[in-house]
Amino acid sequence: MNLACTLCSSKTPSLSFFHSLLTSYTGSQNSKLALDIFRQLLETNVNPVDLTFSLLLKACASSLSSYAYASFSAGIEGSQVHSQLVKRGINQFVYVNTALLDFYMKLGCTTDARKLFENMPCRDVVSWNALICGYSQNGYHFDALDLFVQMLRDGFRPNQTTIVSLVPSCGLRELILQGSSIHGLGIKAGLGWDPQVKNAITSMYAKCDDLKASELLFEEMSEKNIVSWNTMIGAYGQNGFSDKAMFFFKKMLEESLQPSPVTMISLLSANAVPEIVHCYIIKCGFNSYVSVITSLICLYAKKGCTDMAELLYKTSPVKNLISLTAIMSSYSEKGDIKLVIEYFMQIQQLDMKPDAVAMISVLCGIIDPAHFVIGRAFHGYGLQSGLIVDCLVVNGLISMYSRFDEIEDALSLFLEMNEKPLITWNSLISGFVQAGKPSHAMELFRRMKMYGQKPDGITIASLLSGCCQLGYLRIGEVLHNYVVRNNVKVEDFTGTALIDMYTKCGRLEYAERVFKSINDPCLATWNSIISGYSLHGIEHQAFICYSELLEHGLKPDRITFLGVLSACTHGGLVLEGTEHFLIMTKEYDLMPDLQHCASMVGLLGRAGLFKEALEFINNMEIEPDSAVWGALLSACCIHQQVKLGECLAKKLFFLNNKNGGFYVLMSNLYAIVGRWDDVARVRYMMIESGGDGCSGVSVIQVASVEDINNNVLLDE
DNA sequence: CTAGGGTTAG
Repeated sequence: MNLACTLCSSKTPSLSFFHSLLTSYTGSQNSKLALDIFRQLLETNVNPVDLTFSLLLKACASSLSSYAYASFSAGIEGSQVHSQLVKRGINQFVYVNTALLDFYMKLGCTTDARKLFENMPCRDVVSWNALICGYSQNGYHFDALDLFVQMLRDGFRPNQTTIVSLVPSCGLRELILQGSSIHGLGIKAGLGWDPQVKNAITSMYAKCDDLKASELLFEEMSEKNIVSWNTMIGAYGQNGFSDKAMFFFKKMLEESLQPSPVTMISLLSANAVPEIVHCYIIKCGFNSYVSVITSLICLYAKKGCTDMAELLYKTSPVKNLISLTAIMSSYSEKGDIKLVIEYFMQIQQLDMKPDAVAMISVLCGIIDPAHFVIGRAFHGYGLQSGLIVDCLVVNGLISMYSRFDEIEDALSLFLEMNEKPLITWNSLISGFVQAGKPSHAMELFRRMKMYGQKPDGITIASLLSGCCQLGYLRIGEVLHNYVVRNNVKVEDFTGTALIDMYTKCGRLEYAERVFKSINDPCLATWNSIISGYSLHGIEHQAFICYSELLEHGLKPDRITFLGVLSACTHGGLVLEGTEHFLIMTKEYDLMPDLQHCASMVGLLGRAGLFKEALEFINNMEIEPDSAVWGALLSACCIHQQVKLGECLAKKLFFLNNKNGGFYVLMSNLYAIVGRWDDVARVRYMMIESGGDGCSGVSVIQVASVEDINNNVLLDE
């Protein structure tokens, strides 16, 4: 700019002078600079020609490294140049129009770009490419594909740029059929050898979960460049094979290829060991790359090494929203809301505008009911900042409200939404289930289908867990049918939920069948079958599954031990139970929670080891709750321990628990020893307290689908 | 051509 000014003042510069100036701004950071030059040109009464506009637009477009820069003023810049073009009659040049189209697209103004395209007097492959690429880059993947078909119909032959711009859209939307068709078309057009085309297609297959195809393409590449390797490392990472990603990285080093910053980012996103990648980053000298350090911070944060993430953030000059969000969500996961808020304030202090993702990171950290007020405050922040228009934020709020059983608020947020994406339906359905209102969830499911929204595995898993609560075996079976008919992925969540539903509704054999149909069960699936066997009193099967799980190299968690311990309790296996409790705490370093303790107390009590049971309770690190005391009371019934029983019942009475189960236990205890007066007294007390004493009724299969569809409405 | 933050679930 300054240079231009100095030169301008000395003598009238020529057009070619401006041209070379504009060329020098190609790749600069600021599109304003090129536009300023252009304004000066107009002021000096030099007449711009087609080449001038082409150079200007190229400089402007190249300064916008990423798409959808869209701000208010951005569109104006585009249309100002546009009007100059029309005024000077330069708008009949295809290449100038294409440059303008590209600029519009990079500004995120797809509508303007489309209008320009429709009005262009003639078009060529390059203008079609710019249009398709623009739609694809701005996230309009289906439109990009539609345009591609239109381009072919109009008789244009795609070139390598066409393929390379279009194929990522197929990958991002997992359109493998369209992707492979384009692959075929590319080969037919003689573009199959092109390394860029090949890399793009390799990545597309990986995103569509077809790793075999990616590997095939990669192997047949005669010349593998750094991008090819990065693509493969990313491909393994995206599909959960972090070991293979690391292996390919090492193989790449062996072939003495220099890694690039993207290699590091791909490795990091492959969930590699952060420390190892960190070493490579330093070794390769990438520690000044913003995106590399940001990814590293994210990985440390994701792995729970929040201290390291923080340290890196504090010592690096990079202060960006992504790093801060990663650290925030790490604290959210730990439930440390104080630090979450601290970082949120830091975002504002740094004059950065928190976005939807930052907002969600805060919301999912609000777990403690004591922090619910903060949650409501953030709802207010969402309204005030305008972030509430983002359905991600609404969704985060819906799950937060359902977490605290504030279903009314969740529902009203839901009803206000114009477009309801699948995830929001899922959030509310699971909200209803968690709030103990599974019939509402079922009703919502019905409405969802009426709305034309297709459920996925998560929807089904949530509904199935609702079936467990009500013993709705029939509905569970209907859902299972749905899963089979619609090819819902049975692995992981849905399979686990099915097993859980069947075992809890008394159909162990179906649960076993589902379990056997799962190829590579995950830990949760193993847990559900173990708990199922325990629930049905088949301890030896539970133990077999437990050892098989270990053989598969899986690490048992708290839920696993809940199942194993309850198997021991049911089988009266005191020695095994005590041993597993020790393994859990010592070998796997898992803190026993109230449920584990209740199970242990039950185990000792049922075996008549009351002294040991009491000793266990006294040694507990957490305050025993009604479940723990109740387990002991139940043992008293078996061993006719009236005195201890009475003590425990008093304790339970003062714990003021809503569960009146202890009245029933106490009444049974008196009945066993023949104290019928006391039985009557306890029964009377129970009725007084509001209990109806009708526990012990089987609820399984009481409802039919018709019942659900006809009788249960959302507004009760 | 390749890449980075978040939500729903057993």
